[in-house]
Amino acid sequence: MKNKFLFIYNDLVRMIQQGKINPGDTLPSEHELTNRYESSRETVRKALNLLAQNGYIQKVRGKGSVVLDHGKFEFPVSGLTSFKELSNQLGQDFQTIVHELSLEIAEEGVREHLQCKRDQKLWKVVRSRQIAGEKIILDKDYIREDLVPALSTSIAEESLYAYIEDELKLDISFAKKEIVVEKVTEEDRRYLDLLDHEQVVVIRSYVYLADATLFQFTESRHRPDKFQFVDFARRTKA
Amino acid sequence: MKNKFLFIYNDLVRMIQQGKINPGDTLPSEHELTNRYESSRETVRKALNLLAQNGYIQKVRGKGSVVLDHGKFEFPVSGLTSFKELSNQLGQDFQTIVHELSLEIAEEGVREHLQCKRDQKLWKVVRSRQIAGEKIILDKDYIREDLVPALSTSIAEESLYAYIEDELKLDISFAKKEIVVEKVTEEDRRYLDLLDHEQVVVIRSYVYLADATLFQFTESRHRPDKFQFVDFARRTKA
DNA sequence: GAGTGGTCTAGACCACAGT
DNA sequence: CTGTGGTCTAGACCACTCG
Repeated sequence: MKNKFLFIYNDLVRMIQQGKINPGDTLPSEHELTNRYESSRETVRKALNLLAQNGYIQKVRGKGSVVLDHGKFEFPVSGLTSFKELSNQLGQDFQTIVHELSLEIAEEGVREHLQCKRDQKLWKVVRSRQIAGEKIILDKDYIREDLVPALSTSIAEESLYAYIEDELKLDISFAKKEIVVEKVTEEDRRYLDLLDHEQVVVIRSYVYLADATLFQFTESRHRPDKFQFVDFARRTKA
Repeated sequence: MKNKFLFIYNDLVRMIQQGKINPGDTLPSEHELTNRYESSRETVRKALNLLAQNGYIQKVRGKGSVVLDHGKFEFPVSGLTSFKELSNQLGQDFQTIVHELSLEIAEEGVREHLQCKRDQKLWKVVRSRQIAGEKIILDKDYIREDLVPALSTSIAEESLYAYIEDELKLDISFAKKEIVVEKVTEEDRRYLDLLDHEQVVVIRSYVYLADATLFQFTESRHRPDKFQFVDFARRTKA
């Protein structure tokens, strides 16, 4: 392990997940942890802040760090979890169907979303996601071709993110997402098993790399009865 | 200003919002800011980390802190923004209608959500929110009576959060939220202007105090065409 | 008063980008 | 090489909780 504070963080997460520390208990004090991990207090505090940010503990001044009941919420996903990661977590049988994979000049609307030059070529990837035999999610990705020069159907069937991060070594850093409900389109009807639903839940994501360049825009359209989103929000300080 | 790092944070936010620093520019280096604010580097870094967390900048090793285009996303709201704050921000004309305010023993289902004792009395508050003449949101709040002993219709018409935080001095710290789409209920039809919508977007929130006690459960039911949610998610480190 | 977490400092060494 | 941000340390003082 390279970073000391990450080691401490992972160690504590493991203990909480294994139930060696129970919800409602308090963690050892920062002073105590400083001794146990042979580190400075600021390093311990860095680890504890990570735990707090991720909903494992709540720090209370004058008392200590209280362990929260994290399990109730742990399955998905506020963040950048990809469809494949999610499917693996849920242990469902799932499948990805690639409907379109093309390289084209950005259309008007998409170009605005991606804030790119007029002649920027973009990959357009349209995929539907099938879970337990039903096509439930339609993903439309637009990716800057100057950053990802090659794509293939087999990559799109696996995980785009895995390819982009592991193969191309691009460092995905953060995303901004918008969730709205919209009327179904012709495309939705063509690629999804909609039953009699007239609306879909649409998540639009803007994905940034670690160097702050915006490189991907994704529209993910979900059948409403199968949609769930979990968010963990800390109060922002005045 | 009490906290130095908050002063630095607010100062930089102001400069970004006023356009004194433009998206794409880099902030002065940490060393430079250390001089400018006459503080230590760790304090400057604390302020910069806050800026990064809130989507104002992206820090790039070896280069600097790049200012992002924050404006595009700035209106709402991943977090604990109350209806009243939101309405104020959007400058809409809005109104709250209190349908029910009662004190009762927790029902089975709600008790499970709130993880409270069997005989715990709870406030139940049912309100609809009217924006531009249309009743669009139905809020059902359940609040532990031992923590909030008194409530009134006039408080419910204003802001519950303002009352709880400013008057009772309870310190609301964070919330976990779940978003799903559900069929409309009889209650929805009674209290909302649903037009011909058959489904509503439901946000269930679990609200915690700073001392890590869970004290409120809220179900917020939105007409789907008027629903929007914005999330800003940083990649969590392995 | 003793113990807790919150803030701040001054200094060190490292990893990375650009020249 | 220089300048940038990332990590870590040892120590200080403060604000809060609880017995």
